[in-house]
Amino acid sequence: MRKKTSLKDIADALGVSIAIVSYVLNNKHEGRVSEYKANQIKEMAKKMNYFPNQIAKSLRKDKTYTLGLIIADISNLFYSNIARYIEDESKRHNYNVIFGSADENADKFKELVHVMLSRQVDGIILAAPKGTEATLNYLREQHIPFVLIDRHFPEVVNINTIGINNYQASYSVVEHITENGFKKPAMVTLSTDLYHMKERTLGFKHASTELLGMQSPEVVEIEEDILSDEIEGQMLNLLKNGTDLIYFSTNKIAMEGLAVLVEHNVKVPKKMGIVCFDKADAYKIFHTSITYVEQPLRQMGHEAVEVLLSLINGNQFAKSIVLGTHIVAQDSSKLPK
Amino acid sequence: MRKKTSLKDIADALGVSIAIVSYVLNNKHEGRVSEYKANQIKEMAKKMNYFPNQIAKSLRKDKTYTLGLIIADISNLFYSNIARYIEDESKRHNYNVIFGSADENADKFKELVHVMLSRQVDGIILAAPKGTEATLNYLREQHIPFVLIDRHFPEVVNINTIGINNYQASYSVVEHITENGFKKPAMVTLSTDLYHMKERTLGFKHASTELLGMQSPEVVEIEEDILSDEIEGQMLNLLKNGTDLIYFSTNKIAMEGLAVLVEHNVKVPKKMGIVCFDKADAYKIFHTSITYVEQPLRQMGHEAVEVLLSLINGNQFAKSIVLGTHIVAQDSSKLPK
DNA sequence: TGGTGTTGATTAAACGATTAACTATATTTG
DNA sequence: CAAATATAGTTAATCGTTTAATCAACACCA
Repeated sequence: MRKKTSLKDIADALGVSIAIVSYVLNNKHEGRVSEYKANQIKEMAKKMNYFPNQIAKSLRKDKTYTLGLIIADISNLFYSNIARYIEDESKRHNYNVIFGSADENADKFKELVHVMLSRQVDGIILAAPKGTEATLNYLREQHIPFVLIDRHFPEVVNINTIGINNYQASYSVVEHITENGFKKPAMVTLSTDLYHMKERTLGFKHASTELLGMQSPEVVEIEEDILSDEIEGQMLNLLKNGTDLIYFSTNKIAMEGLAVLVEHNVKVPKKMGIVCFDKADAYKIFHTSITYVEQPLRQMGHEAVEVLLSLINGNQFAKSIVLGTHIVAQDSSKLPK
Repeated sequence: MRKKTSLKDIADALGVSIAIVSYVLNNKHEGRVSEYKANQIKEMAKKMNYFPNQIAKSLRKDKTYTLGLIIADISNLFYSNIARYIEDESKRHNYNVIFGSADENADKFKELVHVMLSRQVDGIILAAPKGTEATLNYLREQHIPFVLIDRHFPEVVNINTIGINNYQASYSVVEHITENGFKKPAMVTLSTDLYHMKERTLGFKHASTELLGMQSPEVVEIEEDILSDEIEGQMLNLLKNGTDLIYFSTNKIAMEGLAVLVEHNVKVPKKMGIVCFDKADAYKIFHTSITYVEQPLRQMGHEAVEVLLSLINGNQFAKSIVLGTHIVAQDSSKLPK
């Protein structure tokens, strides 16, 4: 790689000191440098194709204008979308993003955090896998600005979070399907300790009891790593036991579940109603339009960046933002009269 | 943010010079530092929670161990997947990736290139939108190591590229569908000047003429930004004019097209056969399993990183790698006998 | 005794940019 | 006319690391 032009190169070419070159190129030369010299310098900079070395700048200013983003799983549509919004929003504030996917692995997560820290990111946005409480506490003790998205860790106190009201979201789903005449819904979800997922499940359970009088609401929990093996059997069970609507708790699980319905030629919503968590472009190639819970992704990305920047700029107060969701009602939860 | 531990802090705490701390922590202390001191230093480093400032390191070594990745459009599944493989592969070599999406916009692309350069990335992997030849030439003139993926620019000479044989891929599609008894295929694609897409179309045209004797092979080109408005009308045309199979040239266009088929309740493959370019998880919720052209994504990511690292390490010779694709044959291109 | 090696350290320059503090003229002002 | 004030610049320290060069103390040997 050819050596890049530095301030020194420009200064030497013009026979001036490095300092005024810096002043001029940063537009801090009012009353310091003559217009004539200033123009000379600007022209020479252009001619020599100068652009500043951010690395040197960062070292000097102790600020990299870079945010770290660690997401739990990049292959998950929800995260890749939110990543995009975070990147956009950061760019609006002249920050760059370096990102990594922890693949739901606490060790990988910890390693990524250290990579980001050694790169001196100004702050970190993270969706943390389970088992990462210690790392989060570490970040907090070190006073590293960070904000959690999507997932919430009640054990780690006094931190900044952006999330949705998972309990309420599920509760609303049951309200919606109740209004549409379904009597025996089941929820298919992942077996996990993550707080936000437990809330999602709890909302469903309580609502099923309170609104539909179900003594033991039907919740099927599947281990994530055996999802595609397990789900078919579980779905067939539900088809047999009189369940009239399935509520899939994530995008990924929805895709697998819908695939089973297609394979077994189950008519939606006649034979089985469907509600999914999260929007997906792909729903439109399913034979029935799909009712789903929509999260305010753009807003989440926006808030995450806002909160993080306020921390970076010295704000001391922890902030938790809980956003609402809404149900996009389509045919898959409309019982034919 | 609390001030981080530096080499100086450790040196001061132990009353030694910065230099030996550096030597010890980089394991370059054979024959320079006593074992006793070395251990002291290591322990103190751990105790003080030291980890190196990569920014300072980069400045000194003129090497950031960071690669830039600019993709044409992150919302495209193809690119987000390949981004993932590139990130994995880079990490294996202890490189980090900073990435950006140019959203098919040449100006944004140029800006991203400059962001990456000012961050002193060691090299760049890019999928370039059209109209970026000047920027690519600039990179070449500046001897910045870079490699192009997916897209190829014949006008820009002597550069490194990783791609697939698009002509051949489409030709094989026609072979496949011919063997399966289809007589009148149509290709639905984007109207674009991008070389690789034109090749993709050309392969289809030539094969249609040579294998099926079509005088004017049916190719429907749609402007990208009006895709979802246009496609329905175009598809209805094809349904009327005797077309028996549609070949969608990209993932995105396939999704839109399949949605139209669902909406109009068109049976696949009985009423219309389907072949898509690129794999998608979502195909499995379509009512018929979908035949698609699979690109070797992982290998592309792997090769891109390999080639880029060899350039970074001083290799001077341009290298173009053309990989093969293969057809995953499913029901959507199987004419019922 | 003086030269040579070995061991275990230190010193200081360098990477590229920023910026407070200083200097040297020129111009204004009371 | 001396003092104050602009104007137009330079110097040098600094950020955290790396690393070549140097140095001091001591052992060994002829």
